[in-house]
Amino acid sequence: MNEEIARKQLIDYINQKIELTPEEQFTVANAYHLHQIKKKDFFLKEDTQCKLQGFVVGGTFRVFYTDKKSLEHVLYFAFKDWWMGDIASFFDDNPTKLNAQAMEDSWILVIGREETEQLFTDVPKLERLFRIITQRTLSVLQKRFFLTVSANAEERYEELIKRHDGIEQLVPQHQIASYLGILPESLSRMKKQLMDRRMKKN
Amino acid sequence: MNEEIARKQLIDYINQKIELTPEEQFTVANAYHLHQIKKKDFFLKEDTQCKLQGFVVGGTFRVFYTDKKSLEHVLYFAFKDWWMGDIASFFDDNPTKLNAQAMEDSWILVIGREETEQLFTDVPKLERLFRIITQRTLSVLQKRFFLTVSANAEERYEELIKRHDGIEQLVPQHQIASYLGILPESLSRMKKQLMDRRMKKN
DNA sequence: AAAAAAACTTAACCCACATCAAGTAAATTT
DNA sequence: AAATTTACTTGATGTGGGTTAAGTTTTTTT
Repeated sequence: MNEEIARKQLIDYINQKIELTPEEQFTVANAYHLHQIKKKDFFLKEDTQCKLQGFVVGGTFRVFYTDKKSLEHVLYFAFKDWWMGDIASFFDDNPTKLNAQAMEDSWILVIGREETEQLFTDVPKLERLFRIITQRTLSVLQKRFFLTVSANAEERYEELIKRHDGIEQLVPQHQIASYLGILPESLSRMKKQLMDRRMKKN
Repeated sequence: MNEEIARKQLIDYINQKIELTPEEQFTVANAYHLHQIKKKDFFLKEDTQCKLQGFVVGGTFRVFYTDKKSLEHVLYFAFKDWWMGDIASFFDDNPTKLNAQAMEDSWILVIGREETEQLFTDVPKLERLFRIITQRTLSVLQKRFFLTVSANAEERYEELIKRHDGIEQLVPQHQIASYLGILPESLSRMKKQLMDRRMKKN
């Protein structure tokens, strides 16, 4: 992976959504810089001031909070062509509360807060793109929130599998439990019950 | 309340955030139309196709989902100068799953989906405003989600009171319970326990 | 290849909140 | 002002998933 190829991937992604002139493409591409994040290293670390946004070029991240009992709660997993960042710390000037940790050696295109604002000034069309991306993200989170308050862990699990088939091959089970909002022990127990029920039926 | 005054209120709100020329102000103002929503009537109703966005000029709404057991789950309350709308149905072309019901006689400025898109074309500066509003909304929802998965009902209650002092005078208790993700019986019991603990201390 | 660490499983017990039921109080309708 | 509906309270009982603990299996490190 090199920066040129990574930037091309970003531009391809953006071109699917809006049209940019060659000059605009150039401006956008050069605003981002490629970083490699080794497995288990962090792109975002809670209590730090790094106000970065990242576009995942390759690899996998888990984005999570840590609660006061030191339990981790996965907000989402980020794969190729996903955006990651801490929107909250873009407003409050506080250190971030989010963590984003690489689950395998990964590459991301990174941009800082000031550069982002400069970029929006230079290429106003991006405002529209990021408005739409943010609205879609909000819509997805609203659904996830609703599921969390209205369905039990088993229903949330089946919804996750349905919506993201193959995730169990990509992500360890205890992190799926964390995404579902339950403990690894509970997910293990639940899967056994599901298996037992399927055995009885057949 | 009349449309002229309502539109002025919207423009005042927007002027706090971005600068518009008089012509732009005119274009924006005229894109919105004033509706009165009587107490208990709906601005959004699940399973309908109405793709509207509203700016609350006066009054109060509760925005909620209904789960498969017919329990209602409040996503947020909307007061003066708040935006309401179903972002999800702007993407999926499905009928909305959200409800927005007036809790007292209320007034909102309403705009439809097509008109919104036209407005963004006519006044591109609005893209930026709505990007920022949506990012802030997303940030707030992320915090709410984290609180829901990491704190118990009592902690969520105290957080709500702290963040929105006086809400108990504005919103009936069973709807606060619904916002907190518990049943009215549980909130009633919890408040009693809190009182009892305070009595013992003094 | 051995040692250590991380991931997963299973089981007994526990608790925050749900469920069910039956009341009282307050607000709305007639 | 009486009747009805809606909001709130209280108690007994149930349960999904947490807690604790002790295993086994798999992966990573040395």
